[in-house]
Order: sequence, then C-alpha cells, then structure tokens
Amino acid sequence: MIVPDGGPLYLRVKDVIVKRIVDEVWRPGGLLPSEQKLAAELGVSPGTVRKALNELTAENLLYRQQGKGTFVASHTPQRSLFHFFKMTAADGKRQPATSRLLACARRRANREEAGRLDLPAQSRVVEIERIRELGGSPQILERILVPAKLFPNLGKSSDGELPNELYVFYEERYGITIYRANENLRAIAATAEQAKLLGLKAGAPLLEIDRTAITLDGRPVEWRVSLCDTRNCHYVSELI
Amino acid sequence: MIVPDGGPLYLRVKDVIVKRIVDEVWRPGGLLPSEQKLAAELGVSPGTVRKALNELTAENLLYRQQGKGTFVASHTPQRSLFHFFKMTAADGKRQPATSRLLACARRRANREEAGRLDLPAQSRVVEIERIRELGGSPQILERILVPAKLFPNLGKSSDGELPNELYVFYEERYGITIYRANENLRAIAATAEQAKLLGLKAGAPLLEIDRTAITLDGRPVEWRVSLCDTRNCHYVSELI
DNA sequence: GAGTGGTCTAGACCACGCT
DNA sequence: GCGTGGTCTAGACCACTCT
Repeated sequence: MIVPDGGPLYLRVKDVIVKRIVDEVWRPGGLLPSEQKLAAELGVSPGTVRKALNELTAENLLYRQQGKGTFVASHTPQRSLFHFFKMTAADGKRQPATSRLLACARRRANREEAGRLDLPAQSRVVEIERIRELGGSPQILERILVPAKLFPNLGKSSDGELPNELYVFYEERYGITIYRANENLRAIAATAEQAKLLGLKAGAPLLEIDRTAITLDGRPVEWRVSLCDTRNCHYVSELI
Repeated sequence: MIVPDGGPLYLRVKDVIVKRIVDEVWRPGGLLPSEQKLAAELGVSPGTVRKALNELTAENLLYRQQGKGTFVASHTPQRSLFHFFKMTAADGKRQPATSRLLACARRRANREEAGRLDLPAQSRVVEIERIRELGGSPQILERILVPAKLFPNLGKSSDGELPNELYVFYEERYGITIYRANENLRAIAATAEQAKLLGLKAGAPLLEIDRTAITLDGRPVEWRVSLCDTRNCHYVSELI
C-alpha cells in the first residue's frame, strides 16, 4: 500500500491527494485520474477513494462533474466573487465592482506586518492601496500586503492596471491559490484622510474587515484591511 | 417502500427524517433508531440510511456518537455559544457574557417588523431589550423581536430574569429550536441614547448585526439587531 | 456480550459528456 | 459506445459504550 500509515485509510488518501496538489502534480483547473485509476494506483478500494474525493469536494478543494471527471478547484471570477466577497448592495443586487489603484510599491515590513504574514523581520513586502466602487461611488478603501518574494515583479514595474479580482490574478500570474481566509470585523471611525478618499466626513462609521488569506499548505500569503462605507451595502454572514 | 417518490433515494430518506423532527416524533436531544432499524423500517439498504444520516450530521441537524447512537441536535449553552455568537474578545479569550434586561413587553408589530417575521400586519410581538457585557463593561445593545403567539407567556408576567443564552431558553421553554440564521453587518454611528447605554459618546462607531433566525421548517421566528462596541472585541468570520 | 456507529470492501446499475 | 461520476446495495470487521 502506497499511502502512509496511521489513522483511517480514507484520511490518508486525502492527505496523499492534498500533497499532490500542493506539490503541483495536479494544478488548479486540472483533471485528476478517475476513481478507479486512483484506487488501483493507491491499492485501496474505489469506495475509499470516493469518500476521500467527496470530502475534498465538500471542502471546496476539488469539484466533480458527472461524465467528465474530478478537477482541482481554481479561482474563476465567479468563484472568487461568491466565496471571498461577502459585501452585498442593500437592495440585494450584485453590482459589478470596479477598482481604482492608489498605490502599489515594494518596501520592508514592520514588526506587525511580518508577524501577520509569518515572515522574518524586515522582509520585503508589496503594499497595494486601492478604492473599490460599487455602483459608481467609492465604497471600499483597501490596503493589501503580500510577501514580495512570492510575487516577483509585482510593484516593481509600474503596473498601472491590476485586475479587480486579485485571487484570479495571484493564481494565473504567480501560481498562488488562496483556499481559505479568516476575517475579523469591527466598526471604526474614519480618519480625515480615509474620509476624504471615500467622500465622507471625518469620524464617519466604517466597517473594517481585517482578513488573512492562506494557501492550501496553511501559509498566510495576504493581509488585507478593507474599510467599507456601509450606508448602501452590508456584509452577509450565514450561520448554520 | 415508505419513502415518497422522486429523486435520489437518500434525499427522500433525509426528507422523511427531517419531517419527523419537525413533527416532533423525535425531539431535540432524543435518540433516533439505529441505522439498521431505520433501514428495515423504510425498506432501503443500511448504506442509504447512513448517507442520509451523515449529511444531516454535516448540516448540524443531528449528531452521532459511536457506540451510543444518533441524536437530534439541541441547543446546549456550548453549541449556542459556538454556532451563533461570533463576537470574540480582542485578546482571543472567550469571556463569560452576562446580560442586563432593559425591557420585555408585548405590543403590536409595525409593517417592517411583521414583514421580517413573516406575520400578518398588526400581529402581536414580544420585544426584548438588553445589554450584554463582556468582561464587566457593556459592549452589546440588543433589540429582539419574536412573535407573541409562539411565546405564550413571555413578556406578560414581568419575568425579571431571562437567561443569557436565549436559544436554549426558546427550546426548553417553548419547544422552538433555531437551526439557522442570516446576519447582515453594517457600521453605524451611535445615537445619543444608544451611546449613553453603552457608555460612549454620541456618534461613536458601532457594529450593527441584523439577524433573522429561522427554524427547521424555514419560518423566521426571531429578528434581532445587535449594536456592538468593537473597541475590545470583533466579529469572526471564516471563509472556506 | 450485545448493540451502536465508523471503516473498508465489492459490485451493479444509472445519468451524463464526449466522440 | 465508452468512460466518467452518482446512486444503491450487501456484507465484513473494528472501536466504542453500556450493562
């Protein structure tokens, strides 16, 4: 048996599959071998492989299509939008979001930033600042921080254009796929500078979304703080 | 075969089980028949029953204990706390929350309120106002609205005491189990009155959590608006 | 020891996508 | 027509709980 020892067999099969995705044996969007072939290769029964594949599908790591096969999940604009963007307009309509770049530069991380990204002190990072507009008016002020090492040319050449959906871009351009994110939400008062950028008065209430995004192997690769004017939109959370 | 027609068998088995919970054939905390007995009774194979039970377990409707059996999920203080209370202290510690009742009275619903609770216009409702404290200082101002019809004596006699975990109370006292909730989050500025109750200045930013809680059969039974002082705590959301 | 859920196996048949 | 995943079945064995 090729799978490592210890614990239930289907969990070990899961680990093998995850490891192959991490090692880029199978890349996002790519097709996995069929259940039967995987079962034969790993020396387990098809039912065990099926259980592993189904759990990974439930965790949004894979997706399956009857008649076609099993694929590694990847960021399409749709998936990115629905999974990682929880702001919705007050009227429920999903308006096309556009973004305006304010800054994009490389610099050294301070202590807190290095800690958040699990980097050595003083590591180089790329800082992106932008404003996202929903329905024409500025609504979200974002500061994004990523390790420079993982994003080689980002912020060096003056890339005037960055796509609105960054996770699609991370994946296609740098081979970095975001699988999970933790968000902490607060209400804060806008500083004079923030207020000006969003067309508000200083002290106006803003929804602060503090997000750490992590890859499949659990490394944090993005720290993002979004400040939202929630007069015309809100953050949606479903508790089950 | 006892299960109704149409669609995959295991989904029909799920529907049968859900219906029995709704009809209180099996009550929260109660023990279901074993897989084998259920399979025999419904005339399907044990594997099919198992698949249905596992999906319902994943949806937090049931829980299973090896060697003991399968039970209908119920609100314990723990479960209520972990599933439906997403505020965490800034230092990550979960402090015991206490609450102070401001008001609890029956009255007629206005248009918006009736709409939110899916009630006829002018229906009687119970309104609860309270302040929740985390670590000694007031942090959350809550207004809770429930249909008077479903909560017979609530708010009539002056119940000076209401437990901190209302969902446990709803279930034990009125047989109403909350299974899901939708929350919409915003940042707002505190009114003078709100600020006074929370020990803040007027205009201070507050996190507004607008929640609709629904039962297993999909009926909304509680509308709750929580206003949180998020200087020392935050709302946690995990995106997967 | 009896009963429960958890795991693992094996195979049949169906629905779907492609060629 | 072929290969894929989706469903359904049947049974063996293990781990756990309780008496």
